[in-house]
Amino acid sequence: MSVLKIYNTLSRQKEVFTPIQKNTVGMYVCGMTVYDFCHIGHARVMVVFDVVARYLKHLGYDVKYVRNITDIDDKIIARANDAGEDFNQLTTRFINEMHRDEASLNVLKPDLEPLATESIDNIVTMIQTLITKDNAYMGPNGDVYYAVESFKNYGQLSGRQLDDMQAGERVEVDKNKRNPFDFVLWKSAKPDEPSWPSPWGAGRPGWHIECSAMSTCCLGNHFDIHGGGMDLQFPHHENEIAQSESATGERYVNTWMHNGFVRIDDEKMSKSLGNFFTVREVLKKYRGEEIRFFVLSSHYRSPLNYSDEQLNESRSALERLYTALRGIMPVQSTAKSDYISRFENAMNDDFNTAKAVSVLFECANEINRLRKTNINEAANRVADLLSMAQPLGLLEQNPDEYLQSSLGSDQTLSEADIDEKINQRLQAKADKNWSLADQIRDELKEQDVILEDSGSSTTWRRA
RNA sequence: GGCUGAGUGGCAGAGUGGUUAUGCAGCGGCCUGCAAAGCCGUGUACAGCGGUUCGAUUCCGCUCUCAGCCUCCA
Repeated sequence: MSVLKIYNTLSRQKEVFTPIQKNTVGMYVCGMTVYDFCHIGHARVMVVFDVVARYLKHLGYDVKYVRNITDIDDKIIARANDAGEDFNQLTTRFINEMHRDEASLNVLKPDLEPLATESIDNIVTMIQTLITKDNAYMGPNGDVYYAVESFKNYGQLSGRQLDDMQAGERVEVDKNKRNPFDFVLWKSAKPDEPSWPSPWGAGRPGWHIECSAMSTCCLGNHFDIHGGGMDLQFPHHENEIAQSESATGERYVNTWMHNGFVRIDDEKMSKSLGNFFTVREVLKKYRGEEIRFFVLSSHYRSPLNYSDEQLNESRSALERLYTALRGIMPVQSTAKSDYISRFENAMNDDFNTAKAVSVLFECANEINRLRKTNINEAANRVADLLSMAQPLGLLEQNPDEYLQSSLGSDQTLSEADIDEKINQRLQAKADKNWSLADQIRDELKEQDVILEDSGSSTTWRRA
């Protein structure tokens, strides 16, 4: 039996995972900024870290999973102004929408979901500490900045030196800063902007400080795993390390995990490029489980190319797995099967879900082989398949219901209609009226209902 | 310019110093009234050039190509 290894961005290698406190894991993931619907890139973060949390629990750890919500920032303010509504209304709406998307993707709720706007006290306290320790200063414009040169390890996570970076390449250098890479901790409010009181006047927190404050508040100064998308590596997570370690004087995070991007035509999917699909849009054509399978079909650090073709393949793949489960009740065997071991070996290797999923298919194949010859053993393998699918958050539906479910909107034939057609056809078959039987089958196929004869009975599923 | 990561069979996508990934699609067979599903079988795959090695897709070097980050971003 292998042990869990996780690729740590900080060391750029896989490391044996050892929690700070035996048997418990604290994990923080940077969540959404809630000013719009989630896109498939967000879905990837949600699903990937949901699987990490599920698998850690599967290994027996007591997991505390925290994922924050950024509910105040420039874009939120801009959107709220455009819509002529209070920023709170906007964020509340999109938090609800986000929760709906998560439910569709079978993403379990994190244990804590702190909001930036509810963490202002902690944020202010941390900024005060940073000023006291000379890691932060107030600029001429009244904003409070973190001084990157005050932190000797700045750049350790992203593997870059302050001197090597090209300040001002894309954004004009702010003259209020001592160093171009200094970043804002507290932003003073302009008239009519949402604001909170602070020792530096009314304002709002900068983006990076909220995560430092919320994570240390929820999980302690030093915790096990911190995750997020690749793009957060720099500057967001680099800045979090600087802030947190300066403020607490302790090591901040042991393991940094970053997931790869979703791409479209080999280009990063992002809001700024405008080439994104929302989860909501994709759910009109595909089941949440199909999207989830698609995400898990490649390794979390690899790029993931989005296309209908890919989603169609995920659909076929899930059909195969559910078909294997059909008609056999799981029976847990006493001995741990080889499939489970191989599955865990794959997952222990930095959550290699692509490899892990391949074990599910091999198990499905075994079930199909055994179902005619050894139903008891087949039932054991069904139990294996389900227990492997559990940490992946897959195959939780009833197989028949899954295979007979439609995506709703264009539901033309009811189950009763289908049953009636099947009965007509069974009669035709009994009469050896093959042309009528085939005609009925073809008619149903036109409506995306596929018949499968087995002996004297007929089952059906939707295409 | 600096720093990452990647190039695998028709497609997607794992992995490995010498032996089957897996899924989808294809082809042949079994099953079936015929199908569907399933089962069995089947594919001169590892960007290019050098090097190390008995042997490299797997290690090393170089080249080419692609993607990402360098204060919007999951």
